[in-house]
Amino acid sequence: MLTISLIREKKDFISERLKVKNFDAKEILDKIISLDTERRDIQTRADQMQGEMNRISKEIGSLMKEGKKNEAEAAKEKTYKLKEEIKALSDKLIPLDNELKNEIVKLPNLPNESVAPGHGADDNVKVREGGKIPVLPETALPHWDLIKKYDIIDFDLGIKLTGAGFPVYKGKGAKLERALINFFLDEGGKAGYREVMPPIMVNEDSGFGTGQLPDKEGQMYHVGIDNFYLIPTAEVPITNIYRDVILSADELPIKNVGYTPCFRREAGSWGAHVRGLNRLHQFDKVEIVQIAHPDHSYESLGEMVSHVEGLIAKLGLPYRIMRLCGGDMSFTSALTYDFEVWSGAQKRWLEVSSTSNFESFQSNRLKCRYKEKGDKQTRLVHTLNGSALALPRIVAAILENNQTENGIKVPEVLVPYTGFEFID
RNA sequence: GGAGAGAUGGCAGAGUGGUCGAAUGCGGCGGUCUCGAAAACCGUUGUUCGCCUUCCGGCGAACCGGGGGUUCGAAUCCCCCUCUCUCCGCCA
Repeated sequence: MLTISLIREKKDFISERLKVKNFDAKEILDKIISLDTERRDIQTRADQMQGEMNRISKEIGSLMKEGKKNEAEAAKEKTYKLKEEIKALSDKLIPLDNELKNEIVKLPNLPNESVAPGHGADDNVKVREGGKIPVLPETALPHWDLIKKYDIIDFDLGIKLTGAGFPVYKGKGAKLERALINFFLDEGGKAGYREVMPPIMVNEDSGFGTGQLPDKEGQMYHVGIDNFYLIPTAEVPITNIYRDVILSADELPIKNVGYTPCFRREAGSWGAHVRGLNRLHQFDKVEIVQIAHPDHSYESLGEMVSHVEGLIAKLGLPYRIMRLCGGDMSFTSALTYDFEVWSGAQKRWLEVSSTSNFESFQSNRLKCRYKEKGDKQTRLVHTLNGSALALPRIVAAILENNQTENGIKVPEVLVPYTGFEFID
């Protein structure tokens, strides 16, 4: 969420920037300004009266002590009317505050200057590509056939146990999954990230902190009896570690990496293009999260992009990096790079990572701030995260691109983790 | 799941109706001393909102788990909720 001070000071600038995200903010901004003005006016008056009230109360205290009962009673008389007036004002203040907050959370994050305008995936800008697109024989199979052929991932069994979109990984399929997780975590460690293993259910406060709540509750599985949410991404628990925390500037950047299963209801988003591993209700992902100094958060973003790129390159997958246009970017992001790998038999690009700088949009919700050494003032940190990486589509691409007559060739970097070179 | 105890500043821990944003200790920061360090000593030490201020800052309000109530006045009294700990039960 944007800060109220920015809205007050740079209303027109915000309005202009949000056009890049195709968002017309004018009406909301005007409403916010007027609510904020009213709120401040009321608070100023209420504070003054409360101050007067406190002064009189203290006076009564000392009068009582001195035994001047009559004077104390007289002073009490004065408070009755004041008390009523304060109550009237503070009764207005609470709904006003809520209304103000409700309006502010409607505003998306401002896109970074480098974000191009645009409406959808076609307007994204390709910043880099790498690897070689494999030429597969006509007989090449899509991954949903390969997993059956080698009996490594079982969707039907998942349906029996849970439902659609909850696959069972078996034998070398399970080992490949585990190998990828370990590989990604180890690479994260080498890049200076601390490994963490967070809970995969979170409470409401955490859901709000990273922006899943209040709007996207339909996308999360909810455990009603305890009011917990199954995480849609490790971003939620890992970023919320720093909720309500004041850091010192010299601790930044903080880098965490974690593996978790991720759960997404994906309500209403099923169709032909999401066959097999392309979209699941439960999947594995390794996530990198950075808490950065505002002056250096784009250096962090650059570093994260290189890290993710390195992972894909080491796996030998053809990829491209897209800088998302305003219209394709998420509500909360200031700048996002999507990583896509080429899936040889499906003959299409699959998104495997989304790496973003949220600047202070999340930290304002999280109340994650930092202080410069010797400085009294707190400032909001910048938060960033990226998938490094999401597994199912990586698996799909490996299976499809690496299929040979002898089976599926495991990428070399993974062999020490899998213990086998071919899935056959 | 049953019974009991508790939740106070970065941490530990006082405080049971008035001058308490809160003793004291530890930690942190600054200083004295020292070649330097340690020790000792001195000083300082939270957050949020509002108003004023060119900076430094000043003033006011709120915050003692969360919400509500009683009162001129609440960390302190009352109600509700959440969480934690101990014992028992169950259990990887």
